Amino acid sequence: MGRPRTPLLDRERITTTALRLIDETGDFSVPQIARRLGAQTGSVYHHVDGRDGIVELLRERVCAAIDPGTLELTPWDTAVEAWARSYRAAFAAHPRTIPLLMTSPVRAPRVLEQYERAVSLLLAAGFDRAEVMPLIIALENLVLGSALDLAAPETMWELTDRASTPRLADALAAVGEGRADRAFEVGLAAFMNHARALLRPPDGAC
Amino acid sequence: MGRPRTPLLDRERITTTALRLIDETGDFSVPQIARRLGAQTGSVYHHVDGRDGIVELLRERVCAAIDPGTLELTPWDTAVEAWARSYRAAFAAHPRTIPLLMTSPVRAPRVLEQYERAVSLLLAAGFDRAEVMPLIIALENLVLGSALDLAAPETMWELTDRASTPRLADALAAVGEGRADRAFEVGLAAFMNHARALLRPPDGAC
DNA sequence: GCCGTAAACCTAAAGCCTTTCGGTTTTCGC
DNA sequence: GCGAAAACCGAAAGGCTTTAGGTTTACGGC
Repeated sequence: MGRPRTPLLDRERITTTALRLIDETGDFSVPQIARRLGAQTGSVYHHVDGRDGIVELLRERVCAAIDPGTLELTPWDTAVEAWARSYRAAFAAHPRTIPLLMTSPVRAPRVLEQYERAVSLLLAAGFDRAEVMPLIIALENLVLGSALDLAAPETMWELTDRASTPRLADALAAVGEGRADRAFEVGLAAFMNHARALLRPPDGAC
Repeated sequence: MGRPRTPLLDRERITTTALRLIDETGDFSVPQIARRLGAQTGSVYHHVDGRDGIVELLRERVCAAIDPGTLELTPWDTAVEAWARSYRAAFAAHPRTIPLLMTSPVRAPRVLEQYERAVSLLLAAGFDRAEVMPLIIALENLVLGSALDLAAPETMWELTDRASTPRLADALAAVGEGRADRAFEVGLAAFMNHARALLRPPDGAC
């Protein structure tokens, strides 16, 4: 006992282990992480600011996969759409993290910076100061909502009694595997069309 | 000890207490419920199927506020829009339940029936079998996503360092109080326009 | 009215979790 | 070389979920 010759724990390994646990079981705990890394529970607290600290590390890890370059594309609607897809793909890679990340506020600077850029982009495109955040929040709802649906693929609607909901069962069967993807595409198309329409109000002429 | 002259617990009171705890603190536990009702922890398990059972009761309680009559309105787009608003209002009344309800599948028959009706409505309106579920799921993402934002009103983005994100801070300030509401309105308008456009494809003529 | 059974509650306990604190050994800077 | 800091261990407090067995009350059949 005492200090080991080669360290067992660091933030990197703790984050990776937590993420693996979530991917496998949908949740994580400090003792589970410690066991997988061959250490005692208490030792983890020397590297990390408690459970919440691990959640924050997870957010940074997952969000690192969002491509910031998408926001440099032109024109603005191409950039926004690409950003939304990249955003969603990052969470789709680890969908079971979403319930954990959704409830706590966004603090990670890396993520806030991207929101900052998105705001700048929309302002440059010509949107009003007051309508920028509603747009971004609506887009975020779309991204996270569809990613959450991805977390529980087959069981979001538990049809114990198909007879009582025949049309729902049929509609679910008709859409097949990628229903979360389709819903995202529908929502994204709706959002982009609406945003474009907002920017260039229909000039009466036909 | 032994059986009390007048019962302390029943499903109704357990659900109400759990909901109050969530409204106040954002979470609940079985011992907390027992304490508030003047009973012991174990006794709760005689009325309820564990913690998950309480969550299911909460879902039914919250969803009971969704007005099923909205789906009877005509035309179809009025019905869908009214349903979405009623759906969101039900969750907005208890926004902190959303993280709990989002992760477990929808089992409550009352809710499934409404989805069944929504499917019928969209089919009757002329939508394809395969495009109905993506639409409904997209709408659900919109409703739950914006309701979730309502759960953490002021702290969804924790701007510890305003200087590094000036435009985001400004945009947040510009939208003010009802930013979750505005985002919902933007998203709903986008969705409805898109759905209407899907149904009546633009017939080239101008 | 009597009695057995079921309902409603209690006590207790196992096993998990989060978090803190003091002790021990190793490493590193000076 | 040595003191301080780093990294881990052991143990403990306090909370949570769930189960199991014990005790008292209410109710229905006779």
